[in-house]
Amino acid sequence: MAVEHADPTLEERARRIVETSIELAERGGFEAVRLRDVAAHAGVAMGTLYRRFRSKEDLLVAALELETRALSHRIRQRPPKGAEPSERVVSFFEIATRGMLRRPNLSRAMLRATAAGEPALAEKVEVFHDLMRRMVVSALRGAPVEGADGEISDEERLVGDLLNRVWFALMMSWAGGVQSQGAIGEEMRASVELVLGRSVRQSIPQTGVMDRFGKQIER
Amino acid sequence: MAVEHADPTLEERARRIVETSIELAERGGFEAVRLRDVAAHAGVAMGTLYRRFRSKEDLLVAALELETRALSHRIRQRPPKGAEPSERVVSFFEIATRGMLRRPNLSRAMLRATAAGEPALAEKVEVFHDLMRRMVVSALRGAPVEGADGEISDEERLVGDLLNRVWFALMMSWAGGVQSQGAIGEEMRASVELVLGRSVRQSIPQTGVMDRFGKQIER
DNA sequence: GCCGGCGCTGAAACGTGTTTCAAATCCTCT
DNA sequence: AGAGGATTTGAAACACGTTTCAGCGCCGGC
Repeated sequence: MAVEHADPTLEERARRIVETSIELAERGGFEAVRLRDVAAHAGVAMGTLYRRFRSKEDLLVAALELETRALSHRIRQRPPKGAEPSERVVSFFEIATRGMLRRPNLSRAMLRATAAGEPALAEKVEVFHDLMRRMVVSALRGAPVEGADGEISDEERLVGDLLNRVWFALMMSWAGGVQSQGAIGEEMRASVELVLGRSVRQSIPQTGVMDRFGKQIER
Repeated sequence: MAVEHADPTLEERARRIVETSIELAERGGFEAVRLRDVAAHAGVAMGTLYRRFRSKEDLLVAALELETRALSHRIRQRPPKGAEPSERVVSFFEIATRGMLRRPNLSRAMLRATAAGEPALAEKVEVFHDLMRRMVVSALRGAPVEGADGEISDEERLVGDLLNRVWFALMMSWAGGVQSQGAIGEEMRASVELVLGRSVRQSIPQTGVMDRFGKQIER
């Protein structure tokens, strides 16, 4: 193997390929990421590209990981503010959403790649989910998550994963044109308040939501 | 135009096309739905296929709608049992999940099509979400939802959509090999209990989850 | 019975993801 | 400096989604 580069995750060539993909996706979305163009712009041959990445989806999932790490970095430097957990979490998702909507073509492309369902990509997709979980849990705590994931409690994991899933599904709906941009923030806020308690906006006392649904008929 | 068929949603030819797609997808997943094969098996020419469906994804979203209507029908006939809303909702999602996992290739293909993010499919995808919402709300109430969606309260819609999003994201993870089959049921159950109150399995008194996170400073 | 139009057919053509492979190049070790 | 092995290149080939189009057949209206 060649010289070991300093970069632990992505060696130079691969990084250039991913960055090229991001540029093309920003401009024209999923279809605009033509692998011949990617290879040409990155200055490599098709063979090289396919040595590093299994497929077009793999490429875009790598882009998602890169972008998510960047988000994670930004979040660590300017953590979402707020006195209560729910405020901080809502604020975090606002930041994340804004980041996605800033480059809609790229975001749509990355989401689509994530959803392709290629088992070979499972590992990389999981990295994305792990990063998101850490960020949400950080927001919950109001303090960064330090070590490995083992440090996260079951409760935190449950709440974090649940909210991440809601957000992810919302992003998917937005990408598909089902959910309007404006609705995302509202839906997310309502969901967080439902899960974490609603003291932020309304001050209904702490009752389970269940109380508000039909009496159980016992059948 | 030829004779108006009785079918209100899908005329004969289109139905045959969708059914063929389902068969092929069951057998070999997304890639196995080769449009040339679909056309041949359905006994139509490519031109006809493309007159009815904009793309391969369109085809599979139509399949999803068909399958979801079938699920809706089954649910209406044998509604999920359970004394409490959370029991019924968990039960509903178990049924839905089982339905998906019974034909993994087909399910993966349909999910992937849904997530392609084609704006042209937004309307059809929305139909799917509407159907899911009605089913969840029915389970919440323990009684079928009658008229149009207007009948559903804001509270019901919020909870229903939230849980549907969690389920949808779980299905996506399963499809991508991130989430194991066994984990889905557990995750879903935990999520429902978190949102609807946890009296079903554990009997922790009705406290908001928030209490278990950092103290709220009252802002 | 004939006309006009509409949808269908059949097949070819195009673009792009993916694979393949021999030749060229690069790196490391001696 | 040279050998040996690995990697990269460049280009061609293949598969499949999608588009296109000329000709055909069926239908209702005259």
